[in-house]
Amino acid sequence: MARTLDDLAALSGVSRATVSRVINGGPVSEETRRRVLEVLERTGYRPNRAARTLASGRSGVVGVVMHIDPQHLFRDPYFAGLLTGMSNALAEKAVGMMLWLGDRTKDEILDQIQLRGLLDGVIVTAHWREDPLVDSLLDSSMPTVLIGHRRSHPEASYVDVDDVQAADTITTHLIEIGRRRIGHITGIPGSVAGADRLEGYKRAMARAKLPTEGLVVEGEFNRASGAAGAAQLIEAGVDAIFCANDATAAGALETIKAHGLRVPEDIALAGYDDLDFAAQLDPPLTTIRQGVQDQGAAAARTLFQLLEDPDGGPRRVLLPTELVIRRSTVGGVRRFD
Amino acid sequence: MARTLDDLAALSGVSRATVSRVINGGPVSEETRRRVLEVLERTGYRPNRAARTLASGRSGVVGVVMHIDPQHLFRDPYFAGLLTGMSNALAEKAVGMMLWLGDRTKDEILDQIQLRGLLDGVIVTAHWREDPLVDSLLDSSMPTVLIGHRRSHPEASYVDVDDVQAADTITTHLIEIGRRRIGHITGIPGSVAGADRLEGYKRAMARAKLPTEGLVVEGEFNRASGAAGAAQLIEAGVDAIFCANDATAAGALETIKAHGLRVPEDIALAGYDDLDFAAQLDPPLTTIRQGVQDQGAAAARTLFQLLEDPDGGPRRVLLPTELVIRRSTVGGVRRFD
DNA sequence: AGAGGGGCTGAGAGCGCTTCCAGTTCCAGC
DNA sequence: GCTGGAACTGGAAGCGCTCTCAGCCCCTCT
Repeated sequence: MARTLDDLAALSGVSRATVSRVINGGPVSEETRRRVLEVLERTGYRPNRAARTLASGRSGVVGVVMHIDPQHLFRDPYFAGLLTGMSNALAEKAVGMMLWLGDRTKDEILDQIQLRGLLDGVIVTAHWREDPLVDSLLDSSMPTVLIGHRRSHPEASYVDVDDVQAADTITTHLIEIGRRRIGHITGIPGSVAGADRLEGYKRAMARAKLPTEGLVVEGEFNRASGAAGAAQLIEAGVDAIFCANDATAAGALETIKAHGLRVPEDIALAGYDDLDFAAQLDPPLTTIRQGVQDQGAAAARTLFQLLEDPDGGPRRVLLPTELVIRRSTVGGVRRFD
Repeated sequence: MARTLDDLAALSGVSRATVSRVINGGPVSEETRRRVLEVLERTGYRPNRAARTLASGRSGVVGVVMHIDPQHLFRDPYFAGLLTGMSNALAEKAVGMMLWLGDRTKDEILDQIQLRGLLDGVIVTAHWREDPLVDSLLDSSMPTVLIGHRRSHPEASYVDVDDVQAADTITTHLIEIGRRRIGHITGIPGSVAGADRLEGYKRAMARAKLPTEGLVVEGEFNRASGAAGAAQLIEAGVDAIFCANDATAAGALETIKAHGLRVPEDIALAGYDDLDFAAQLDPPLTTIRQGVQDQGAAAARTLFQLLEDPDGGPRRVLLPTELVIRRSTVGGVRRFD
């Protein structure tokens, strides 16, 4: 069984260099190529990746770090979409993916990632406003693409959606349908998405000269905190609630109904994410759609660019969002489902 | 910046071999070790993984193939648990994990996996009775651990639970509480778990000399097929239903209630998996608990064994399951929650 | 005092590949 | 017939590490 390039070279009567050229698409005469390919085929030869990496300086593998509690990671379809998008984009270029999940500490992960000659670059989720792991990665020489945080670091390349703008848009939608006391149930404090969406909400409210005092309740991106938050906001006498994500909105919806109030007649409700279930709620939920798979794919492609032209400066990609209007805000009159 | 062992050797006044010994824990005098460690620390040196792999023949990275549609992958907490278990066990030994998800075709994945010098071994989910990818892997020289299929291949190492036995146990439980017309809603045809659970059900029924004709309905491991299947079985006049998993049981429960029937008085209901929501159903669901994270961890450890002693023959691990009795079968009388 | 042995250390030979550089061959052009 | 260049090929130098082997030093034992 042929194991090395030298074996193949001997078998096909050319030099090792030529076999390498055939494999990697270098300039080789048609006839030689054919002969070598035949041997390649016949022997079922597989190149040794480590040797190739060592000689060429490229590994063809990128790291993906999802620095998030695994429980959360798998409950949230957001990460599934991200991973799927990346996985597809990487596979297109036959690039491998090494994955670090969850709750490992910063140093453990860093140690592994920074082993040189293993990874060409890394994609890392940056969902927390403070994350030492992300900072270290940016300071290292490892080409890095962030998902979700427009880090102020001058060298940071990232892929993100404009959460502030999207939250502004959906809040403005609530204002345009005539609501005045619009409450907001936030995401997890410390999360970038939570902070950005709150900011967008406040911006829209300020522009419309509407009050927000007593109308902002802290949530946790989940059903339970949505249910609890809605109770507080009902108390505060709101006529609309913008929730930091769909799960929160689902919880809020339960509470509103339990109070005998109608959506949207008494309280208009809006979420964020447009997960599958948002359209299944009763009434279907007005929300913001962000192409999660696209984000994953974009991150992969951004990393490719970074690797191809390392001196081209940081790459910054802002993906569009879409306001999806359903009956939880414009109920009864027009139907969007 | 010190980049190679030679740089470090020069800086610390010893040979490259000695630096390597310090890093890898070889025999070195205390004083030399201290001196080298100091330099190591000061320079922030990171070994080159590719070079190390090439020289040593071990990469410290294992592949994980989840040959399953990504949509399904993330909906199902089973895979989340598996991945978490593996991820933890691998991290313990500072072994990296390369992941192949989903719907890639067999050859694409194989090409990448079989690159020598990249992976020390692979863990692959084997949930289908027929899977050419698994067959190829077993035929290759790559150390491989299967999760979930006791493949007949003589060299196959695997980690599995005894689905047949567990299904037998839970069916027997239904028999012991006095049920006689016990229906079964199967898993996806072609899946190992589905087939094994069906077999266990039939075995228990046969032993009790109970009929199964017309009492087996095809399902798909999901809520919808559970709801549909239950409708058929109610028609057939069952007094108990064993569902191939908890999601199926949840669907069945809805249908049973919609028919105005009581659980367990009219129809006793049992699931499989003991996912979080099983205990939250009304009534809480009797089911089979399988330690999913344990399975993942066991797979990783089994692979380690295989790598340490490749000639030790195949490793076969069968993990225990547990019958969890709740009110969906013994309602009203005793409480287990 | 000399032999023997144990503990460290350094030299050097790879691991299997890529890639630069220097041919070699073959033609077109003059 | 000779030259210049294009197209292809082979030689060889690494890539950065591991690991065997031999050598050195020093200590113990006879």
